[in-house]
Amino acid sequence: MTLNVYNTPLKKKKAFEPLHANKVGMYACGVTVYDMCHIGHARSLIVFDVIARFLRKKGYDLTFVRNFTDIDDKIIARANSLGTSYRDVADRYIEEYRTDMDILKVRPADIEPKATDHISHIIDMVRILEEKEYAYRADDGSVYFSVSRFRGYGKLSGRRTEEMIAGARVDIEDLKRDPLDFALWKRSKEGEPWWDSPWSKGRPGWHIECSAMSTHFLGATLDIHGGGRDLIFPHHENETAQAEAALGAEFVRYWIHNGFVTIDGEKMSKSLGNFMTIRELTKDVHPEILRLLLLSRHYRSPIDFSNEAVNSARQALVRFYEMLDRVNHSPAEDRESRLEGLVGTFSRDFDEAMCDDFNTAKAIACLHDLTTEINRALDQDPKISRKDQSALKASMGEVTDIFGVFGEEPGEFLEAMKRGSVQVTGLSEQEIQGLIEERNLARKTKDFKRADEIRDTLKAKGIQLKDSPEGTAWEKI
RNA sequence: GGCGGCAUAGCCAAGUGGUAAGGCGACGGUCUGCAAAACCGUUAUUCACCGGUUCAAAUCCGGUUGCCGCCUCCA
Repeated sequence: MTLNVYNTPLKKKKAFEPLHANKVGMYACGVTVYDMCHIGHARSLIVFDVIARFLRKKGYDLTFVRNFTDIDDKIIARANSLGTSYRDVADRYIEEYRTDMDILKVRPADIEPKATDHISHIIDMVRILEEKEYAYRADDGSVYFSVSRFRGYGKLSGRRTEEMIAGARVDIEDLKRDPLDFALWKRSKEGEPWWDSPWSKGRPGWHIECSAMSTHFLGATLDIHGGGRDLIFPHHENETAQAEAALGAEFVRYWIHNGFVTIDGEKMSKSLGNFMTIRELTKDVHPEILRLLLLSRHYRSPIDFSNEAVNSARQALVRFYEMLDRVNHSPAEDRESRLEGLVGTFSRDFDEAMCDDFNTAKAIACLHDLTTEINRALDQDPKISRKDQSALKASMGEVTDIFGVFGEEPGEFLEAMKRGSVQVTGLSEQEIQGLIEERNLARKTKDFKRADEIRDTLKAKGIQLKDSPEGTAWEKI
């Protein structure tokens, strides 16, 4: 199955062909480390995590780079308000980020460079831009990129420079020759961190770090560059201008941008203050639920985050795990396979969905189909052949490798879901167990009135009983 | 003001020219002492609205309405 990828500037899907045969260089914009990550970050991180996992699964030799922006105005502001250094702030939030990624089962990128470790590469690139007269030094020792000098400016975001100038919201700074120009190097103010450069004691502009680091690690042309939609303009537009002006090569073959997470239909952002941190959220929401939720819509579409959405993802995940648990507990025998066809169809459909611009939503639908089929087969005959059992496990293992869900032992997962929710019922496990025993005694003596009473009482507290030949189980509704 | 995106059942949501995936919910059934789970069946003649192109349109084109995003830090 060939992979088709949507390319932002073309606005359509195109067969994926890396520059060098099987080798793929992918760069994703990481986070600015001045605060805790929120679920908007989580989406972007998970989307590119899944893309990276899938590319590897397809046999590509991937080098994945995701940066940390560890010097910028917000970090400095944060450091000042805490009375500490920018370094302390950056290091602290890099650690927090790593903790979040562990929680979310997001695999680290191959290379996770920090801007401040690449000041010399940044300076080199700015110097080239200056030599080629794409950049100019302002009176204060800052350096700006001259947008009007670069002919292709606007090709990524589909904007024309004349229109932007006509627009009302371009901010005017005296030091710039043109309002659209942007800083490559900023002279540091008194008390701010600085690095030596040919122009002034200062620090890099925001956009240049990505151009410099991505091309440093991956070469002048990247196969894939991604990030959130909001980075298209100006960040990625500016990155492109700098990199192409400096290196004279096409910067990016495929631009991939993920949609936002919204809350009540509004974009979640720091400035609106309506964000939810990953840490806070994963206190009560299992990380796999969050992953499944974020993968349940196509990566380019917005996702509205709500309790309802979380519950729906939880239900789906539990359904999948219950099926897996059922397969694990089915009596296994040496007998003819009867699920081989199902598993094969599933693998093909899943791959096809993912090859269609990483359509995780469609891939999840395939999982639902498979689950229904397996349950149906086990309803008809609860015995399962060892062959089928291992084929299914292998197939689900592939899904785990790509989606990062179903990574837990099903029985343990279901048990943990139950246990984690006991506290909100106001009952202890012993109390629940006691009531179940009392009810089963009542059932034996055909005192169904008392039995139903107990069941309804537990249900009112959020506990659903499930009778089966093996006994009575319960779960949190 | 400029640029762009989206609009599919009660809800969530796939689907970019070939006759509407999937999930949740609801209803009916099998199972069960009764439930729950699981399974079976029903739940959009129709894809915001109006026109056009085509043998064929949710999909392409033009217009209208509504929502959202970017143009300022943003995943």
